[in-house]
Amino acid sequence: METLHELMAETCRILAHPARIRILHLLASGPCEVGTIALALGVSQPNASQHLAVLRGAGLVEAGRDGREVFYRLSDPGVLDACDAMAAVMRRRLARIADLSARLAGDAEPRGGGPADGRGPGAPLPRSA
Amino acid sequence: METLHELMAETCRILAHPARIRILHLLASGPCEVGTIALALGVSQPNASQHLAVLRGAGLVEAGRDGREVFYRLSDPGVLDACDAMAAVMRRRLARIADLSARLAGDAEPRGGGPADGRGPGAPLPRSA
DNA sequence: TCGATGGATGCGCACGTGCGCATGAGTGGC
DNA sequence: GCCACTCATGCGCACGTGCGCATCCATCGA
Repeated sequence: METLHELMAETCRILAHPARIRILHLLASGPCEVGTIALALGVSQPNASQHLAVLRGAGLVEAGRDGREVFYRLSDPGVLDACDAMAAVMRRRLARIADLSARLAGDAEPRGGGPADGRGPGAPLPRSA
Repeated sequence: METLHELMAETCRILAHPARIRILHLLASGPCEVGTIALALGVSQPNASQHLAVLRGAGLVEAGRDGREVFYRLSDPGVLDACDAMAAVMRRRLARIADLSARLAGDAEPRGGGPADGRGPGAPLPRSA
């Protein structure tokens, strides 16, 4: 963990889990307690606490006490911008897949239904592309 | 892999490796062959090929043949925006750590040298914060 | 047709990560 | 002082991932 790329990869790794993404979006609308977060995510309390610990270790969220409860909040709302950028990449990727799928369905219709998962169209380089 | 958050997390997971980040930045300046990429990254050819396969599976890069060589190129340059957003989050995090470290060094100077790694200052909630 | 080169794939191992579970630590109410 | 509640932590297991290594496939030149 020393180069720029390693730090960027580490930041990505923190976000590489649906539960943590959901936590960030949940905290986007205001601070929240651990129990509420666990309930909203449908996970166990220790599990939510672990994910929160990861996010806190990365400095993406901050914690504070309010009586017996511990509330978490975003320490850098800008992380949502990163999520949006990631979602944009994902949407464009899905759009390309859908487009490719439609194009294939136009040429011939050998497939049952699924719009492939991105691995199909990007096969193993069948011929000089 | 069905909800929006799961797709976003998957996209993040693809970027959660320094080598893949470096590959994307390398391809930002134009298409490149596998051997060149492996050499630039200082990794073995099979290793580079595997990372490229991951990126291709995610639809972030595309491959094509040019004689015996296979060149890869970015299929969506917008992924660099996502990297930038991630880097921005990371920079702000480092800035907060540096600021906190400097603040601690101002109060007292119990530490030898390292500006902590973000886990120190975010200790286990010592008291009502 | 054969050898050489560039790339992809299969295999095995080591490591990290996520989760459930039980338990410990901190706080407020009685 | 004791109990109830909320959250954090330690432990063990299952799984995924990254890597080196050897090997196979595709293409080009002789």
